[in-house]
Order: sequence, then C-alpha cells, then structure tokens
Amino acid sequence: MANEKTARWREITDFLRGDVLEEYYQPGQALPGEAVLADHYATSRPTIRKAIAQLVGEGLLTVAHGRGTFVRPRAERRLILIGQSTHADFLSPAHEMISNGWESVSVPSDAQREGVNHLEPQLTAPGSDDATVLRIGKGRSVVLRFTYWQSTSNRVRIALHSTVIADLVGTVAGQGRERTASLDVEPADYYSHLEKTHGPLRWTTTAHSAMPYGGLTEDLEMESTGTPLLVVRRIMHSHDGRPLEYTEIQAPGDRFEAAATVEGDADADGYVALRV
Amino acid sequence: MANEKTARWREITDFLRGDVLEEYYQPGQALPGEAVLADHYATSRPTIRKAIAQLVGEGLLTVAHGRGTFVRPRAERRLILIGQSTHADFLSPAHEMISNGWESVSVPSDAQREGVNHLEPQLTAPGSDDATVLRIGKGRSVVLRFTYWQSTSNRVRIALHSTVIADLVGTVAGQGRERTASLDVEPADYYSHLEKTHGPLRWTTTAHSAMPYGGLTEDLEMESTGTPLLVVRRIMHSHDGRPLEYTEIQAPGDRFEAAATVEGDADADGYVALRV
DNA sequence: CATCATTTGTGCGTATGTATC
DNA sequence: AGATACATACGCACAAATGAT
Repeated sequence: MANEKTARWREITDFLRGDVLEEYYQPGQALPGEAVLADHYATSRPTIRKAIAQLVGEGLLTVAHGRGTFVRPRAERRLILIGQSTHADFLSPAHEMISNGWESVSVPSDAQREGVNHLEPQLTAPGSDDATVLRIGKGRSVVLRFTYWQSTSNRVRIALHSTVIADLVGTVAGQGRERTASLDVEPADYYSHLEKTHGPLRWTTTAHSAMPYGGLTEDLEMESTGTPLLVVRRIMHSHDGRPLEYTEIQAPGDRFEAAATVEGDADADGYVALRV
Repeated sequence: MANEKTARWREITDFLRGDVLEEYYQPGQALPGEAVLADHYATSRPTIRKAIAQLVGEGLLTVAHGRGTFVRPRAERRLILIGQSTHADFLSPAHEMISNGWESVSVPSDAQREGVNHLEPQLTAPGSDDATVLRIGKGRSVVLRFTYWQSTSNRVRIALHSTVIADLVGTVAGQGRERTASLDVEPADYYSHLEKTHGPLRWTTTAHSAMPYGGLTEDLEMESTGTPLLVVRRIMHSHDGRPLEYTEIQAPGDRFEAAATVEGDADADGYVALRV
C-alpha cells in the first residue's frame, strides 16, 4: 500500500502554479480571494495561504494587504557589465554615477545607524565576509564606506559597499577596543594611493546570488520574499596577489543581471546600468 | 502615540536571526524545539513556525522532519568562469565534461518526461524564454537538448539546456501541429555547422539569479526553499548579430558563483567548475 | 468625510500524522 | 515500543489595509 500521499497544500500549490505559468491568470492579474479559493478547493483558508506563500517564495505571486493576490509581472533586467578594463572607485565622493542616471538615496535602515552617514569612511572590525575576502584576521581593522543609489529612470536601487584594509590608507595603533587610528589618505585618493603603493593592481570580479535578509529588502525596495539578490564583488589585488580592497554591489535579482560579454548594440539605451 | 506595533512573529524572527548571525547558535547546530521556543517567547507553536519559516526562506536555517531545526552551514562556492574565449558545446554527446570530474545523472523529474531522454534532440515549440532570447515567434521550431551533471567530487548538480533554432540544423515543413521536420545535422556537429553557415560566431554570456520552482529543487538536490538559482546563459550570435543558439546553466546559488576575471592561482584545485 | 464591505494579516487552540532516534 | 520533533489541517476571532459608497 503506502499511498504516497502528497500534502493538500502542495497539490494546490501545483494547481495554482500551473494556472500562473500557463497564463490562465495573466501577469498583473488578481487571483480570486483566499476565501473563494478555499471554497473552490474544498479546504480551509490557512491551507490556501500556505500554498500562496509558497508561490510568493518562488517569485510567481505577490500579495497586497487589503487588495488581493497578484501574478507577478516579469521585469526587464538591466545589465551590470563585469570584468571591464576600467576599475573606478564607485564609493569615491561625488562619483560620476550622478551624471550617469543615478542618485543617492537614504534608506529606512539609516535610522538604525546613528551617526554613521553614507560615504563617510568608518573604521571598524571586519565582518566575517570582509575577513574572508580580504584574507585578514578579525583583529585587524578595515575602512568601510557604503551608499545606496537609485536609478533616476526606473527607481531601482542598488547598495554599494567598499572595504579597504585600514593599514593601507592610515595608521592603526593598538588593537581590540583600545584601537586608535588616523586615516592619512582622503577617500577620493584611495585608489590612486593604492596603485602607487601596491600597483600594478589586479582585479577579480565575481557574481553570485543569495537571499536578502534583515532590512535589506526594504532598503532596496524589493518584494519582501521571492526575490534573490544579485551580488557582484570586485576584489582589488596588489601586484603580488594580496587582496587590498573590495567593492560589493547588492542588487535586486529580478532587475539586474551580470554580463561578461555583450552583443554589439545592447549598449545603446539605458540597458547597461553599470560597468564594474 | 501611534505605537507602530510589529507583529510578534517578526520580532521573534529578528531575535532568532540575531542569534544565528552572532553565532550564538553555531552552523550545523540544532535550535531548541519548536515547543521550547514557543514556551521561551511566551507564544504559540504556529507563531514560532512562522518565524522559522521566514529564516528558512532567508537561507539561514534548514528544518529536518523528526530531527530538528538547524543553522545552515555556509558552503564554499565553486567558480563558473564566464566570458572565456573558447565556447564548447556542453550538450554535445560524450562531451569532455566526463573527464573533468562530472558525471551524467538521472533526476526525479525524468519520470514525468516519458520517452524523452537526456541529450536526445527534441523538436518542439520554443518556450517563452527561448522565444525571447532567440528573438523568434512562438510559431517557429527549436531543437532542445538537456542533461543533468553531477560533480564526482562533491555531488553538486547543475542542469544544462541548449536550444537551437530548428531551421538552422534541419528542414521544417508546415506549422503548428502539422509540423514535420528532418534534422539534417548530427548534434555533435551543431557548432561546427553553425560556424560554417553563419560564422564567424559571436557570443554573449550573462548571469542572473532567480528562485527555482517545480521539480527543479529536487532535481538539483537543493534545499527546498531559501536557495536561489544561479542561471548562466550563453547566447551564440551569427556574424551579423542574429541569435542562433543558447546554452543555459542552472546551478544551486549557494554552491556556485560566476566569475569574469580571476586572480592567478584560483585555478589550481577543483575550485573552477566550468568554463563557459 | 465617514462608513462599510472586501481582502489579507496575525495569533491561538486543537487534533492528528509522520519521521527520527 | 516509546519519546521527541516536525508537518498538516481546520476553525475561530480579531486587526489592519484598501477601495467603493
């Protein structure tokens, strides 16, 4: 026997997914209310809600409080060109991004970061990602800069972080909580300084995906679930291969893609968002 | 006043996420049982389950029926090198991937595809993605090949698809359901044939992320939720920019990253999985 | 502007099933 | 076999957002 019974909510998930993929419910269209669906499938509202939650997690539906459940339209993805020959410091103050259709925005999570402003260099202990990527111990110090950019054309946001090993742009004395530092180099001069002291520089660019958590979904104004992040990392290496700095771009995965090589005319309109 | 009340399950989500990120619960470690947590936070089991479900969706926890809830360890990511100069046909029969540490595997969803075998060229109507990427109408035909590869070293899987516009490798007569076709070119010769007839070829390689759905999570043996896909697409263009074929790689987003440029010695061990 | 119907969100209780050890 | 832990499912009540009246 052993009837291999599938959970009711999974069955309903499959039914609804089928209806969405076959465009029985079309993009942007509202699904019947939860009560109606519960009635239709002869089940309870919690079971329907579970099925819907699953499809939201798969990126196929969005739910709007008080309005209804909708088929999520697929957005066009803009390109982040990676592995380019030029390697600008996107976190340099007054970067040319402003003239390229981006504007700096403040985000909800700014409220939690008292006294820390966008682009203001901040001396801190490395996070575990920082420590791994830069191959340093947790006892060392890094200079952190970050900001949020919003495209003026379509309001899509990205988060930008830069992490530099602190010793390279300043003098760090002591360690742990006793640590003091004087930063000898202006942020605008970081890249040229590092080129002088550790060049010729080499670069590694990677793209991966992850799920956003905490306030990031709100900061980037993403759908709360069902949208992965596209994370682009560019690591600056010294001439002998030691990591010096890295720039991380966090972008909504439904609105951006990374491209290594592009077919000719794609460059034309606002299709290319960033050259990394 | 206006107390801005946050939902209880969100508060608990934040508590638990903090505990995980600060490694109060360490990677691989089990959390207390749902009943214990419910008691600890003076709430009910469904509320605890909702918080846990959220963190599973964020990729921080995994739940094992009958065993417990665990902090998800972070796996190393292997590289998919994109934008390389060589452009092999990964779907060619007996491709050298076998000698490079990959083996072909059958997957659960094979059971649903009656009569269709891996790597067996299949004449079909283009899916909506195919139609968009290849810039053809739904009325045209394409030749589809696909297979699943598993790394012999760490058992990680990827899915590979290739879609060729059917006219380019065979003769299609009629349309719609009346369509018949004779494929004039052997799959092993697709690339050389297209080079001859439409070369010199040009290539575009992109990487994006998306949420997997349907049987794909099982086929790739991914965590059922909380893991995005990394999708790498390589499009073959004719000398005059017309898309001819495209190869799509679907990989678990927690196990792979795409890299455009790599720092020297990364090549050494099994770190580089694929050159696309 | 206020009200009301509709729709989704939150939360608890309860019962039972199934997997693991 | 029994204990423990997670999974499924239903019912209920009330809160909050939305849009129409």
